[in-house]
Amino acid sequence: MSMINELSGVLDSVPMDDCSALQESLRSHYLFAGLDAADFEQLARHIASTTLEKGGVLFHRGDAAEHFYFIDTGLIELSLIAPTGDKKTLEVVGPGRTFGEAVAFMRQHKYPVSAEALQDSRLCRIPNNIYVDLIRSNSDASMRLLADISRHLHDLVREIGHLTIQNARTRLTSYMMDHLVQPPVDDQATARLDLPRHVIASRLSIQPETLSRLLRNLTDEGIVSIDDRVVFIHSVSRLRPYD
Amino acid sequence: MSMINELSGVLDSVPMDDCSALQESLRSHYLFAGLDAADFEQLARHIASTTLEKGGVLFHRGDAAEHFYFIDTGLIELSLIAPTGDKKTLEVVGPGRTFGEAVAFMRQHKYPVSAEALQDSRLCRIPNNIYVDLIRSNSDASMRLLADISRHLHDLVREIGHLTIQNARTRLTSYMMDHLVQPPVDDQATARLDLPRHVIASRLSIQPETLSRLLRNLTDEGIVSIDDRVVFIHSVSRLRPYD
DNA sequence: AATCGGCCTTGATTCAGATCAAGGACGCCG
DNA sequence: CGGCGTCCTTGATCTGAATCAAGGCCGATT
Repeated sequence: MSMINELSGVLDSVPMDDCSALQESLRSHYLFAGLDAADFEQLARHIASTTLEKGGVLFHRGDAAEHFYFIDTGLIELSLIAPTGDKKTLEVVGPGRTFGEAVAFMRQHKYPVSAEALQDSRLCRIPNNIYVDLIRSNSDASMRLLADISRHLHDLVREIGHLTIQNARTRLTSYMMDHLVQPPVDDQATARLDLPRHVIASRLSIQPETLSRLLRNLTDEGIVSIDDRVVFIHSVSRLRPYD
Repeated sequence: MSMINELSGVLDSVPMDDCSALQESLRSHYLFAGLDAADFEQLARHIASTTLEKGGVLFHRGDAAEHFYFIDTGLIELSLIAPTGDKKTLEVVGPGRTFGEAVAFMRQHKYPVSAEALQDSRLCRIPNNIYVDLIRSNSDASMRLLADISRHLHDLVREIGHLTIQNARTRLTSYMMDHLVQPPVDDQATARLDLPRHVIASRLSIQPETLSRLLRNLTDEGIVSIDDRVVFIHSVSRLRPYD
């Protein structure tokens, strides 16, 4: 329903060279861990640092894809947008993670999703062609990338399972179990719903009204208690009866 | 709703060695095209040929995944199955194509889907570990595999788009447009719905009754004519008004 | 040719979730 | 303090697709 902000929101874009802390955190990401120092050095010369303010759109579905991104700080929402304007959030990606890397290997170099900042964010922009060239001669890095993309694939298969053979309530309880603060103890647990409700709703492919009602049902049934963004689960086994 | 056949249905499993026609067709598949003759020879020694009769299950979701498959003849349905027993068909794979190759690179080596034969089928079974070892030292093959898996990823993203921001009717018309016999001429086209109706319904995540009614609506509206498995589209632009 | 079983269609009804509409509860800023 | 925008909740109603129930059409088997 909500339209995304058309202002591009990209504030600046500077070489990453001198920011050594940022280089460090990039270096330790598994997609770069397989590269030797010289290769990484070579790649780093082409990586730019960018900031994007809350609501800013990094790219739209269908845009030409020449870079992928690493998130230093902030939160980026990857979504599909219908002609009617309503939006399905596929994933919300946070600090220390990358997105868009699989697009480099597709025939059509176009983003299959749109990317919008949910918070002011600082990103690294990595050119696909430079990275692919490095990868080509580095089997260790290739294997990591294959693992990375295969995991994505698996996640999407799970998502389709949730959308087709589960109902909205089960999707919500799965989401809660995926956002536990720590593993359950004694059939009790705490989950943090650390996103605005309407974003969670979109992630679950339901309307905000429905999310609100489902949360109310769960509390009315005595299964959970909710305090703002924290959900206390009184009984994991009642929340997820078929697990 | 329908339960899958529990009989494993695997009839035999023999070395592929002497079947040279089969070797040829495998060799020409893009996942093997990057391998040199010696490597392929080495791999072929570990590939077994298997037949599976209609209704037979090759593997279930969650089974340990130690092989992937190439289809020589037949049709394999990849699906998710709910605890309640109903099934979502993710993909139907035919001759000359592979499936299960992405699982080799996932942390947990378990199939994320189940595989069942829709027709009597002849398959090649390729051991993951042997293939991965070859891939590791062959950047060309790695690149092809990356492209292959990335395309899968893109397909799943599209599928999620269909499931969430489109309705059943639009999913059906998309499906028709994906199964045209040839490109549309003069706003007219012919599609072949070459699968049993209940399989198409599952592929579209609807019930067979709903598929039947949607087809009837389209014919009643004069947009298509249907003769068994052939759909004649009188007006592509009326079938897909927002394209 | 009669019977059976699989597959598909059609009609009646139900239901999960969407949509429409109307407030609250805040934080923020003058 | 009051006003305002954003986000969330609640209630009433609607609707697309599922479910339930009953035939119909074939092709296979005897």
